[in-house]
Amino acid sequence: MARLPEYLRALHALADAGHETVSSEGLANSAGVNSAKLRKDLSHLGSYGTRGVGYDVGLLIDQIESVLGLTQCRAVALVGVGNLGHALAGYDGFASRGFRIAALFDADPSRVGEEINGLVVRHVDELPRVAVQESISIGVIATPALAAQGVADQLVAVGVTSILNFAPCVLSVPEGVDVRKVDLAIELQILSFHEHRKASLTALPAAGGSALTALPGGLAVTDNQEAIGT
Amino acid sequence: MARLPEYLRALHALADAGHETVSSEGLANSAGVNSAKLRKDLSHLGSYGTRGVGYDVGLLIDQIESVLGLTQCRAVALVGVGNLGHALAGYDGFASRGFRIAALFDADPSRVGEEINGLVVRHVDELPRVAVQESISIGVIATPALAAQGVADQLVAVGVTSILNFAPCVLSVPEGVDVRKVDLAIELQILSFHEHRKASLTALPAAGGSALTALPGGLAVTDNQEAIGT
DNA sequence: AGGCGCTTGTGAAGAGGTGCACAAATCGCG
DNA sequence: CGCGATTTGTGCACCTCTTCACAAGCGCCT
Ligand SMILES: NC(=O)c1ccc[n+]([C@@H]2O[C@H](COP(=O)([O-])OP(=O)(O)OC[C@H]3O[C@@H](n4cnc5c(N)ncnc54)[C@H](O)[C@@H]3O)[C@@H](O)[C@H]2O)c1
Ligand SMILES: NC(=O)c1ccc[n+]([C@@H]2O[C@H](COP(=O)([O-])OP(=O)(O)OC[C@H]3O[C@@H](n4cnc5c(N)ncnc54)[C@H](O)[C@@H]3O)[C@@H](O)[C@H]2O)c1
Repeated sequence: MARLPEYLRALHALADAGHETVSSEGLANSAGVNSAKLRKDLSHLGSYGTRGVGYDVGLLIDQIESVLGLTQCRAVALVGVGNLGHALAGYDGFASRGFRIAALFDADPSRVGEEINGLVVRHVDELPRVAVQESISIGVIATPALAAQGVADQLVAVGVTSILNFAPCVLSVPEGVDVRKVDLAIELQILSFHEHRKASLTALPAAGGSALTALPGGLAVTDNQEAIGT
Repeated sequence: MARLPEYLRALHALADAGHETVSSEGLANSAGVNSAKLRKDLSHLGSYGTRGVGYDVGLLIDQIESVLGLTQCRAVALVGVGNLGHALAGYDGFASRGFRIAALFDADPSRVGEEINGLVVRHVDELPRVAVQESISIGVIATPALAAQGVADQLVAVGVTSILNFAPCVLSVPEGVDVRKVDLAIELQILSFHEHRKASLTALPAAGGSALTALPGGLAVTDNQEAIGT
């Protein structure tokens, strides 16, 4: 389930706050989901709660981390140390969540050799050697869209089977390789859609309801992220 | 639908490549989805295709942009010009997709006044004045998690009803305000989960199937992003 | 020990997304 | 003008996810 990481973050926050146990209700609030959904999710990985009491925070953290495969720190390779790549390389929030940025790569010779956060940028040609040496398990692509497919092919060639792609394009990869994409422009456009929808809903009933600007039908609002708060 | 932006990107790419029309099959391949799904999605916003021919690329772009509310360029305010904020502020890919970063804010006095990409970083206290002046329609939060809720409250207070949150925390906002979050650690953890699952699946049938490392049940693999390519 | 309140785990119903398969519609060509 | 090739639009069945509601279980208090 894609919500497990969310639960994990909420659990860590609760653990830091000194809580020993949580009820499904409390954890659900912290994670921003329905309590029934949370219980069903957790029940899928076993019965780790105590009726009448709740869930043991520490135990649940261990269990979720175990299921997510976070028991060992995973090595991440970042390809494309540009604008965005710099920010990612300089981010220290990954280490605390079970990941270690193990290598930085770029194709631009003028960037190779640069040191960021204690890591030296290597040329992308060194990927095969370094990937084995550092036992890379996840590749992150932060290159321009045109180079992304090529980089993905290189990553796949050295045995990487999980890729996080920031370039705004679809990657074609062999079966068995997982790709997740993060496209910030898409996120903004979805927000724009909601803005537009809200504006239409509030304007039309008040005004004469001009058919020109009206949305054709209801147009289902499904963007797989719960949005309405509180 | 959350897939419309994806279609829009594919359509722009096709338009740049000189295509006048596309079949649902072709566009579906470019966007990485099923052709039936694409047709159903497009049918929700009207009949803009011609049977036997396909869709007019230009017309479809106009229609989707109209539905997404991208006919006018939307002004975006970015709060938190740190590591990540710098990368976002320096990114020129938003302008081409209908967004204009109109203002940068930070609470750190030493950052205020800094110029990035032609924009001056302002103090967050100026938000109310600038928000009205620039008619901000979307707020982006790139501050540490502890400050995120406060910034969200400030954004809501000045009338922003769409927020993109990069801080790893859940935001509580009034009804009618849309929040989308981008948490890179969660993306990595989902990939880690898939890595773990793949490792278990390939190792267990070969080895003796030690019950210790086995996943409890099947554990549905649902992460609302189609992953398997080609 | 027994009852009581609280919480988990889960069955079942409802809702919604997905993909197949096909009728309807359009264009090009003979 | 008619026919076939092609492609859209959609009814339908299937399936997953969501949510409610409640029984079962646990701890605590008397
Ligand atoms: N910067 C942002 O805030 C932002 C936001 C959304 C999306 N993106 C996307 O992220 C990607 C990177 O953005 P950016 O702003 O960092 O771009 P950038 O141009 O600053 O950096 C790209 C880097 O990739 C390197 N590169 C190019 N081809 C390469 C190759 N074949 N192998 C290895 N490295 C290669 C370049 O040398 C450069 O250093 C782009 O696809 C962009 O669309 C960025
Ligand atoms: N850098 C990354 O690659 C990355 C990746 C994933 C998530 N994030 C998240 O994005 C957020 C920002 O990350 P970062 O690396 O840029 O951190 P950062 O510390 O470099 O930048 C944070 C900025 O926010 C400013 N700030 C703090 N409180 C503020 C307030 N109340 N109002 C306005 N500005 C305020 C700070 O002055 C600072 O400039 C964090 O929540 C982080 O967890 C960052």
